[in-house]
Amino acid sequence: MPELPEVETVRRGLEKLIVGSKITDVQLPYPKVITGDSQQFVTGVLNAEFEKISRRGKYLLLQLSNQHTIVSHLRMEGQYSVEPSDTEPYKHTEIIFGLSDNRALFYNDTRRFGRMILTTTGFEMTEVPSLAKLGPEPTEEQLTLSYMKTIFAKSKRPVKTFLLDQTQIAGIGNIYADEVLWQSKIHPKTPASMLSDVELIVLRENIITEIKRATDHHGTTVHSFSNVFGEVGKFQNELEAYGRVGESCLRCGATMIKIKVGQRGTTFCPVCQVEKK
DNA sequence: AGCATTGTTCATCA
DNA sequence: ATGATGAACAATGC
Repeated sequence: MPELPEVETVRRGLEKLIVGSKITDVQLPYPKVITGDSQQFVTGVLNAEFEKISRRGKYLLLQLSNQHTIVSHLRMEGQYSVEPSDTEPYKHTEIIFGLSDNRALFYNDTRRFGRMILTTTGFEMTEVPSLAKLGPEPTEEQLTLSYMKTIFAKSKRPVKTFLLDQTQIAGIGNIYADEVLWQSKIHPKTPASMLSDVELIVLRENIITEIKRATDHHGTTVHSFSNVFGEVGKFQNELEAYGRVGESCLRCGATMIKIKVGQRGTTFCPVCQVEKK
């Protein structure tokens, strides 16, 4: 499940492997992966070079040399791989960019939920509204304590739901939401506005360090995530809450339980993470 | 075979 | 107008 650390891992791989390569051919076995006119997409990227790979939240931005930028969202299981040009597409390969150097960039997606859209460079925000609405990146510099205080004070939604809202903070998904709440000893259903200043300080610190640690470990591989090199992440070995339902809490030994919060599976420790009412 | 899975968007309601 | 909530959606595996 690519959240920020996984998407950043993919970004670094793409940066290393395809910047400077020219797109000489495009195959589209699954045209629905393209939002908008898929024919325009093909003509728009053909003969351009990959110039710069960046990321905002969970979105990848593949900037080309011709004033176009591909905005790519991996959703649940989207994945890129670089292959020799004669490699046969896989069962779930949705787009193949043939490159001038006898390689090909594959986009594979078993769930077929991921999407790509071609935008004009510099107008990505206008053309992809959800990009424009993203909250700050979860970093020391961008996610300030005063911002945290402001947004949390305004919402009565469960803190878990709030953390998943990309318009508040960009990049957190189900795995890291469960992790940082466990680390912060906060019950996932606590209304955002009920968190104390101290809790917000702790939560902020945990968000920032957890995202950084997971990125350093090349992300978490739960079902299928792998980077451009086909390597899985290493952070699944570090998880303290997500997926540990029925196991004992690493802090107090109580049995971890799983509930639904805002329709999302949520694992936490009922002893350490006490509900405030 | 129905349920779980996820992030985003949209409709609805207070 | 605003915020909150729930459902829908994409498709697959178990």
